[in-house]
This record gives sequence, structure tokens and C-alpha cells, in this order.
Amino acid sequence: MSSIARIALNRPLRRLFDYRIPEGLDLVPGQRVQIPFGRQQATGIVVETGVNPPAGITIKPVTSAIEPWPALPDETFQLLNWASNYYQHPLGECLFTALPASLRKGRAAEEKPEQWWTAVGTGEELPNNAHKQRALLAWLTDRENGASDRDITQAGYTRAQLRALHDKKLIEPHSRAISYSATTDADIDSRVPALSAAQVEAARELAPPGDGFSASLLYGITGSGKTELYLHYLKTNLEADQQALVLVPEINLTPQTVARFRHYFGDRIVVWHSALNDGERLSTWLKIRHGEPVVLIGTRSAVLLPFTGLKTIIVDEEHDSSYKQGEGFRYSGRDVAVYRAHLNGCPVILGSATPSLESYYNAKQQKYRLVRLEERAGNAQPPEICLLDIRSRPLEGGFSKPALEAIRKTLENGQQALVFVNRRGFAPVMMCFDCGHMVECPRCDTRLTYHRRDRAMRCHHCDYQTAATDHCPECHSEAFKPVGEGTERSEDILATTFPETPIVRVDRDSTQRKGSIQGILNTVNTGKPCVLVGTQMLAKGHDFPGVTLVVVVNADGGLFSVDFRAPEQLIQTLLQVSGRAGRGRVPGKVLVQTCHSDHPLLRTLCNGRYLDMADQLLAEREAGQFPPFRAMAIFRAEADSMEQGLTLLDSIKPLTQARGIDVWGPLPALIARRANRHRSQLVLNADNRKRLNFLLKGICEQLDQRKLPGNLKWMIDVDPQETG
DNA sequence: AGCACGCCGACT
DNA sequence: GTCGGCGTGCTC
Repeated sequence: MSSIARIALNRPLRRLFDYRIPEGLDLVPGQRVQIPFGRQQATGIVVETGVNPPAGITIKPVTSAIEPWPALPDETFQLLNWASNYYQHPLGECLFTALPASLRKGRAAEEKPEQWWTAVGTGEELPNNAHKQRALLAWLTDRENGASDRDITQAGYTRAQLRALHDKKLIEPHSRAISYSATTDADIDSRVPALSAAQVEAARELAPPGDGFSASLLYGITGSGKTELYLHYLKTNLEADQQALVLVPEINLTPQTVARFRHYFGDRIVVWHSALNDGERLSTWLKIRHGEPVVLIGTRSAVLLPFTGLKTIIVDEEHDSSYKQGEGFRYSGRDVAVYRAHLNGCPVILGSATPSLESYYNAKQQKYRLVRLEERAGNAQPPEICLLDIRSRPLEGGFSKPALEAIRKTLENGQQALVFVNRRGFAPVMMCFDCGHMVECPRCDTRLTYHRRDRAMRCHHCDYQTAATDHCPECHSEAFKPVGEGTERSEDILATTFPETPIVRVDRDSTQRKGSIQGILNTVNTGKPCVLVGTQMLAKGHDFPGVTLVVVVNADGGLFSVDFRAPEQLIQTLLQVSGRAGRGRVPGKVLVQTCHSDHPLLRTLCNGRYLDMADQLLAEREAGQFPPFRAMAIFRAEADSMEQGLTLLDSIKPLTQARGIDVWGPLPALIARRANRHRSQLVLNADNRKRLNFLLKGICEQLDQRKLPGNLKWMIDVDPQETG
């Protein structure tokens, strides 16, 4: 009896397909195979062998194994199996996301040898006007060993010139295996980075590799030198034949960061991010797969790479929401990293100045060890944070008089100001700008959201809705508007108020227009007085030594959003943006405009201690029974009409009725229409993750049996980052 | 996801 | 007469 292999394909199918294994072929899980699939040939990945074939189907044989070894080694394969189940995403798509594009298509797992060229002719016969070709030929003649394609294009010549010379038989190609330029030992600092007393203390508390799984939450305030600590940790603990993974948010993977690591690890440092091309991807993937002892710095997807000797994982800025993939296979790089460390029996270090409530909660539950680093390196002082109540104050483009005065003073002192417009957490919650009143749901402890389309106010936790009013129901003021409106004009107002001063806008639009954030920031780097206006982008990564004042235009959107994560993100962003101020000699000041200066969270913000706020926020999450106290998942639907999605979600709602599971919706998503697709959602909030997972699996199975119109799509988001 | 099959409208 | 639109169904 011949054996059967159960195989996953890179298709959005929640099923596997069985194939006969031909005589003499040995297959193991994780191995790539070529298989006939319908009328086409496809690449598959072996999931299981020796299974019983289903009855009543003619089983085709595997065409061939693409290579004799598993592309996904055991530990990576197990990790992806776990993730497929945890996130309820089709296994095939999960497995294939761990392969570079060329391997997904079934191409050989080897690098294309680089093309090298040498000159063989003098070029006398070249036409007089072929200056470029003549120059390239001369350049090549100078190089006895020839030059590679890459050398040639880097020297400023083109492929067209190369081809022209080749056609005239003046140059000759050879292939040569890619040689990596080795960093000379002199380039590498063999010492361990020097640490301050506080850093030494923190380093001692981190578990060394070799002691099995451990997770540490490194709480290190801005400027406390977390990167030094990572370097020190890797340098002292990582053995010469071991691999390490350092995850960073995309925005933090800058040449400067990589250079800092290269200084100590030379060519052992390898990077992984979205800007790599297919060749670079394959090359790095192969290094990892073949167990080369690299230290890989990468973004989210790096956590899925086929390491075979992984001994340490570091997740920098672990609170960063970009670790969660927002579409398709919606995994969290941070959470997968923790599971991977567990699977591997190795340590994982989660670092942040503003830890996520999830991680902080795990630390409080003694699941993670909490390592504190609360001393700023050097002698920079933390900024002073003040609240500026704007109730009943006339605003100009969102600014109160005192805020504009503060900006004026700062400029007069020859310093720079940063204006932060908080758009994240912006929720269309109706608020009275005179008395601060907001309309709450009579049945839930939550604010109603304003839906402009039908001028209705709705609750996202039950089906309550009511018509929007023009006046404040409390004080009848006409200043009754959705929070966040009126901030668009911030830049204009600044330009007319301070006509002599450059106003530098930093947001998605302005950076796209001018190419890079760096160009925009040149004005700022001169140190001359100016005002920076921007969103999220300003909060991360960049240092502005000349900025001594930060004005937060409106914090209230984040305080009273329907999204339960908004207050956490607000606090994190405010602290990160505050960290931009006063990095030079002059201490910084932060002015936070709000209609709720008596809000307990904002009051705590003024002492600048993140963990105090995290404690408060955790208490709120517990009271509201939100994650991390419960496990959340969202069924999302997308269709050509809102009706279709809501009907589908309505039909699965009865399936979700179970003890310990709260169900909210179905409701239109906060962004109800995107690219002409109408989006809706059904939120599940469970007291038990296992039960939630079991329930999701059952519903998926049922939905898979149903015949749905082609335009109607549904998906599951486990541990959602955006709950609007 | 691909890809084929299928059934209706406007073209040389 | 047929070319092609995209709805529906299937892939071991």
C-alpha cells in the first residue's frame, strides 16, 4: 500500500488535499512539492504523511519533491501550525507567508549565481558616438577579475550598455557564486558596550539563553539606552554558532540603528524588511534556513523566518501597533515571537518605554519578569507636562490663546515648537465644547458614535441608536460637535499668526510629496526657530534637540473613543511625543489641550510615570471586561452593500451564543465604506480563550459549507488592534 | 486564488 | 453566427 501525503496550498482554502507518494520518494512535513491541482500544476507544502485517504475521490500522485529537505524546518512548521489555529487563518496561506516569493512559486531554493563580466576586446570598432559603451569597456578592462552586474550598475553604467557590448562580443559573461564582502575584524568592536550602573543592574535581571524559556518585559523610559542593553545582552550571551532575532517596527529600522548593531557584530547582522527585493529576500532566507549564525534585525514578518539555531528573541517597542498585521493573515509579530521563544525554549525580551497593557498585565501576573530601567542616560531632564483646559475658551483653528502665547514665547527665545495633532483614536463622538458633555448609551457604559451619513448616534456595544441633535442636551449650547473637528486648520492658523516663522508639516501627505521625512526635517535640523506640525509620525524615532515646547491640540478624541484601546494609545503617543521635547540642554514643556482636565488619566499623565497610568488603564479594562482580561475576536464582513454583510453576520450571531461570550453587533464598522466596499463587524468578547478558539473554528467550518455571493467576503480578526 | 464552464448581450 | 462579460463551482 502506498502512502498518502496531506498537502497545503497557497490558496485561501481551509482544507488540505491528499496525494499519493510515488515509490522511492520520501516526504516529511514542511517539505515543498510539485503537485497537479485541478488542471494546473501547483506548489504545495507537506503537512502530514501516512494518513488515510478519503473515500470516493481519485487521488493523484505527487509530481516531485522540489528539494529533498523541508523548506520549513520542524520548529518553524510547528509555529505556523499553531498560528494558523490561533488566528483561524487557512494553514496553506500561513505556511506560504514564511517563504520568499520565488519559493512560493516553486522555484529552486538556490541563489542565482551572479553574472560577472570581463573585457575581451579593445573596442576600436565601436562607433564614435558610443561614448558610454567605450567608457564601460575601459572601466572593465581596468578590472582584471571582471565585475559583477551589481558593481557595474553601482558604478553608474546601465544594463543596456552592458547588453550592447555583449552583442558586439567585446565582453564575456561568467557566473560566479555570490561572495559576501566580509567586514574586516578591524571594523568590529570586540568589546562589550559600556553600561551605566542602572543598565548593568537591568542586564543582570535579564535571563541568559540556555536557561530555557523566559519572557522579560524591559520597561526602559525614553533615553534610558535600551539599545545598548540589547547589544550588551547579545554580545555577552550569544554564542558564535547561534542565531538571534531582533524585531523592530518598520519606522525604527533605520540605517543608523543597523549601523549601531554592525559596529559590534559586523556582517553577522542581517536585515529583513519590506524594501528588500526578491533576490535579497531569498539570499537572507537561505542564510537563516541553513543555520548561519546571524543576528537578524527585521520587521514583523521576520518572526516567521526558518531559523534553525535561534537562541534569543528581542522585540523592541513591543507596544507598537504595527506588529499586528491588519489584513490577510492577521498575526501579531510580538505575540508570535513570545510563542516562538516558548517553542524554542529560549528567552524573549520585550522592550518599551510605554509597554502594552497586555505585556504589562503578563508581568503583573508573574508570567513575564519586569525589568525596569528608569534613569535617563546623560543628564537630560524629563519634560514637564501641563494640562490646558479649553472648555468655553474661544479656539482659533483648534488653538487656545495660552497655547499660541506659549508658542510665541518659545519662538522668541530662539527655540522650536512641536504641534501634535492627534488623529489616532479620533472617533466621531459628539461633545459639547462648552460643558464637556458627551452622549452616553443608556444601556452601556460607553459613548455613542456619530454617523454623519444618516445623522444618527449609535452604540457599538448594543443596538441602541438615536437621532443626532444640534444642541447640547445638557446645556443647550450650539458648540455641540464631533470631537476632533476643526483641527484641520491648525497649519493655516499658525502660518497667519507667525508669518515670519517656517511652519513645517509632517504627515503622510507631506512626506509622500517631498520624498522623505529627512528632507522635510532639514529645516528643523538647522536649529532655527520653527514650528513643526504633525501627526503620529512625529512621535516616533526622531530626535529634535531644538524643540522645547510640545502642544497637543486635542487629547479628548483618544480619551473618549469607542475603541477600548484608544486611551492606552493616547497615553503612549503623548509620552512618546513628550520624549521629543527637551532632549537638548533646555528642559522641555508639554501643553495638553483638553476639555477634561479633571480626567484621572490626564492628571496622572502630569507626573509622567507611565506605569501609574498603565495601572489605571488596566483597572478600567478590568471593569469593562476588555482584553487582556478577556479574549476578543471580530468577525468582519465586506460586500457591495452594507445589507449583505449585516445579514451574513446576523446569521452567524446565533452560532456565537455560548456561556461566557459577549457578542456586540453586527454593526457597520467605524469606517463603514472603504474602496466602495461596505464593512461590518461582529465582536466576540470571551472569558476563555480556548472556548473562543473552539467556537471560531466551528463557525468557520459552517461558513465554509455555505455558498456565498462572490462579492461577499468574511474574515476573522483575533486580538484585534482596531475594534471600530 | 486560479481556472473552466456556462449562459446572455452586441459585434465583424 | 461568435466573442466575451463575469456568476458559480471545483480543485485530492
